[in-house]
Amino acid sequence: MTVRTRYAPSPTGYLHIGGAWMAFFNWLFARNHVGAFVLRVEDTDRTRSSEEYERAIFEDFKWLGLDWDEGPDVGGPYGPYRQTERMHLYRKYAEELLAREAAYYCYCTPEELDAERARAQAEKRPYRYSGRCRALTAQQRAEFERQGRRPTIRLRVHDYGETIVVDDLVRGRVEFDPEHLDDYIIVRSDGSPLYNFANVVDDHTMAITHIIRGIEHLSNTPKQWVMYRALGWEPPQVAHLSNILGSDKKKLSKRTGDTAVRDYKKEGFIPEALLNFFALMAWYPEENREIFSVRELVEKFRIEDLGKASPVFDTAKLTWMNGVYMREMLNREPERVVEACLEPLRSAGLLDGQVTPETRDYIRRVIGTSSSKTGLSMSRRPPAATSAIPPSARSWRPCRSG
RNA sequence: GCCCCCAUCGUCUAGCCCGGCCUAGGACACCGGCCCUUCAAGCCGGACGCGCGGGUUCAAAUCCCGCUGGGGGCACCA
Repeated sequence: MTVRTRYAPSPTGYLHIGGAWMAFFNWLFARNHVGAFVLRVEDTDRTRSSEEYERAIFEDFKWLGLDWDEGPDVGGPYGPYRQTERMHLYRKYAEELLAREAAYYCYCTPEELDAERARAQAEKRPYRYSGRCRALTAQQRAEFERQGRRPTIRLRVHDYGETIVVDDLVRGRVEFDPEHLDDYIIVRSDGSPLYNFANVVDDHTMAITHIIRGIEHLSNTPKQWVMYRALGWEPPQVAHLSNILGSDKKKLSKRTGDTAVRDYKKEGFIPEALLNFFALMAWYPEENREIFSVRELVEKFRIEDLGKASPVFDTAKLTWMNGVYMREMLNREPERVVEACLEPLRSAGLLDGQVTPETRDYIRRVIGTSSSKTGLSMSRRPPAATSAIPPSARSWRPCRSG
């Protein structure tokens, strides 16, 4: 069986560092196994999703150097790759579940459910759906329909008495007592699928074999496992990773650093450095070594080696690593270093107007000069007017190459 | 409230599964020195850690239990 992994972004914003990190490991795993990496767009939240963000996310992936074998833009044998275009599939499997009586219509209104929840809270007992609609007669249903109630569809999980086992590839065996699960809604009253349902249907119909995702999904997993069972499907292998933290040890937020991948591009970071850094936030391919090419990472990747703890995103180390890459790149592909410096120089007010070949050449000479002092660059590089470099250009971090 | 996950230097981590080779290794950051007109870079050196408490054992960072701390989940969000 060929390995197939996926990353499923919601096009509601730019690619987030945390998302890119997760996507990267899925990509690494697929590439390591010579499998397929697919991009699936989860755009069911129509009010917040936009095509513009979808395009932006693809751009961010391309910049990072993470390529995908299947996706909304390139197509593939398991399409379509946007959830909004897969409604017929969700409908089909919802009907199948209904026919098997593994799911049922629930006519409870949101208000009624809120009341149930409030009551549970007042009595200090954990809330679980009462199951009022689990066994409605045809007459009862007809009566609700007459009242104009639009039903949701719930998955019947209460009868599932055995312990649900999730064999997590990085965490090991995790057990869940179904006592804590209840019949959850899989289709809204307007007919649209909910995450846990759409996700299972998509992963299965897209033949996804391995999923590396955030720890927040670990608690969802037993719910999904029940669904796989109800549908008679084999669940994929899963691995849950803790989320990246900011320097304040809280979930990564704008306050402690940039959260969008494109911000790092704007600041002059080299994508290979970012990927190298990403890897080290969960895994050290070899002892006593920090710098790994993407190719090496692909070769050495082992899902079981991923760490379980939440890493703090250390911008200082990333900056150091970026410097290592830039200095190295100066010899091989100086143009790329110049390219990376363009946006930062512009936002620092040191570059305006058109970027001409002369500008690029000048930047290149400046970088080359300061780098020649490091001894890393060739001494045959013609000396340039170092004094002409504005001080701020030399103290500016990510591009500071020497 | 209930359920689940996690825990080694300030930070990323190696070691943990298969206890002794760990007086716990590397890297970033930090401090000091060398180099240098200066600043970086580079080189050399330094300080810094197994959350706590019980076990098990001749021996525990490593195994077991409890605690504490952090994170996540319990939606007609994803």
